[in-house]
Amino acid sequence: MKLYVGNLPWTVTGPQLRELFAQHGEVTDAHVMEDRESGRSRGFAFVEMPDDDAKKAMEALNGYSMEGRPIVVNEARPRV
DNA sequence: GTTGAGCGTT
Repeated sequence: MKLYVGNLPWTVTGPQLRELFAQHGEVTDAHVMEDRESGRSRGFAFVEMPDDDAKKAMEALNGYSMEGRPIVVNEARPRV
C-alpha cells in the first residue's frame, strides 16, 4: 500500500521519513519528492508499506507534528 | 539565506 505524505517541512528527507514510518510498521519504500534539478524538497512524499502496517502508520502519523508542522498522511492515488 | 498546497521517477 502506498501512502501520500504531505505538509512536510522542507528539511525532511527520505531516510528521515522512512525512520519515522518504520517506528509504526515495516517500510517497503519511501520517496521524498524533491526537485530533481534544484534538490529542494517539494514538501510531500510517498511511502510504501504492507497493508496492515500502512493503515496503522497512517492512523498514527496523520497529523503528527514533525519539525513543528503537522504532517498529512493519506493513501496515495494511483499514478496515471 | 526565499516558499506551502499538494499526489511521484527512471
